[in-house]
Amino acid sequence: MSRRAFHRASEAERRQDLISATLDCITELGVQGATVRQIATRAGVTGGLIRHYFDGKDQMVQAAYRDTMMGMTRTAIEAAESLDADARTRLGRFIVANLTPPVTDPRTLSLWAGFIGHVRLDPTFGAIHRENYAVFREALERLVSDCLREAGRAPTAAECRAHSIAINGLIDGLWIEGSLAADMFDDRELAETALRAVEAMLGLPPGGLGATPTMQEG
Amino acid sequence: MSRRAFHRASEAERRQDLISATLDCITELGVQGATVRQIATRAGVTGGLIRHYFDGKDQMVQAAYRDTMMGMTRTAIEAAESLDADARTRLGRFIVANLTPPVTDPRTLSLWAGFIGHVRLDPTFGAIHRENYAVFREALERLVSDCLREAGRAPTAAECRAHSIAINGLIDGLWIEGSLAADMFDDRELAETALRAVEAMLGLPPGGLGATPTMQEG
DNA sequence: CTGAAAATTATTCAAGCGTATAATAGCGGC
DNA sequence: GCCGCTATTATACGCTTGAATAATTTTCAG
Repeated sequence: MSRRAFHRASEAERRQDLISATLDCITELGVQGATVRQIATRAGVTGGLIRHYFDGKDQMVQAAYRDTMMGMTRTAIEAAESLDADARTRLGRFIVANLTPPVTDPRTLSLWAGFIGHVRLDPTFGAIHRENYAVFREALERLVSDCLREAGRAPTAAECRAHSIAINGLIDGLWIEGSLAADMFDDRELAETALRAVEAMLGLPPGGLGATPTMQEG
Repeated sequence: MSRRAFHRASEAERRQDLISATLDCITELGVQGATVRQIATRAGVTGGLIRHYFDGKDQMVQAAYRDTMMGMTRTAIEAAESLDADARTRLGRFIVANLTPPVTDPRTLSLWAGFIGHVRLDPTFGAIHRENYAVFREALERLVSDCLREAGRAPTAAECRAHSIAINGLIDGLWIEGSLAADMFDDRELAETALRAVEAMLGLPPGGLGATPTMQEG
């Protein structure tokens, strides 16, 4: 019986493979199912290699968490980065990006939930969460501020903060429900609901943030 | 060396003790830390007893999950059950109850997150979540409907559904952020933010849902 | 072409897991 | 006050886990 043939990969490549395998395992088998052996099998390597690239399993899982959160936040922020569009369109796109796939997705939620359980226990997880939340809300607060100014208002910092906290909460909550029980809602129902709610919260005219498919615009 | 002395408890009492111990373990040690032995130690019994009251560890954890979710929902619904108060006051109390302790609390969140990771994997968890969500949103939809009618409006069923979905999302999201990073927000900031946001969403006058401590009422 | 350094595998280890089983202790009926 | 029932304990079992170590293969410099 001969030894298993193996491929020698670059460090960056291998680390990414291991992280991806970790995410796959957590998504499909839950945090409990993401064992060193499962992850290694999925990455097409043997268990020992994990310790060669990470200090241990925990550290690899942390890397996977950071990866996931950053990815979600970046997806949403990039959706709002069109330079040609006005602020209210960008805010609308930001909201929709968060409430449609791939961000709103049962697999992503499982992943996120698995991590959140660690936030209170492991300070590293807490730090990662805070960092990401800060980035997310800063982007959102900027969008809100631009949006209100564009509408001829002069919002105070406190107003912008309150609005961005509320909108962030709304997005988070709808994201969860949409991911947990996608079949309870129509395709774009959650995104539409969020857009109308945010318009009301900011005092913008209905439809101002994006298309309202059920009624003719203009 | 003699055998350990023990107390013979009633079935209901013992089951509740075991469930409580399970919740404590998940809260303090995470789902991974909630092992049969830890739970038994915390409940002051030996591991074997768990199998005497439940078919296995999984079933006990499910019971603990059901217990938690029902408890949270009941706390909020009871807060809104004053028969003498008008609908908008009751809706306000419902929202505040969800965004202040004991519902908004880091321990509760850890618990919830630990469970949510199982929803996609274990159909039993999925069923428990759906049942609870239905109860919660039914109560909320009723409050919204009453509230709008009280304000002289004639809301359609679709309007009430959309509003309750949005408000539910807002509550969920703020509940999470408040529990994850309580120190980032002032004491009643989240509840106040939610109240103002919901007023705007429903088109009610500012302050209509509850006190606004920062400005004089009336 | 050779040899050393690094990457990867294979194997082993101790600890902890959930579960099963047999012995025992408490309690209610008589 | 004893006896039978069963709640509870104690112990053991088989398996899985994360980690450690040794053996082997690849790569690359010279």
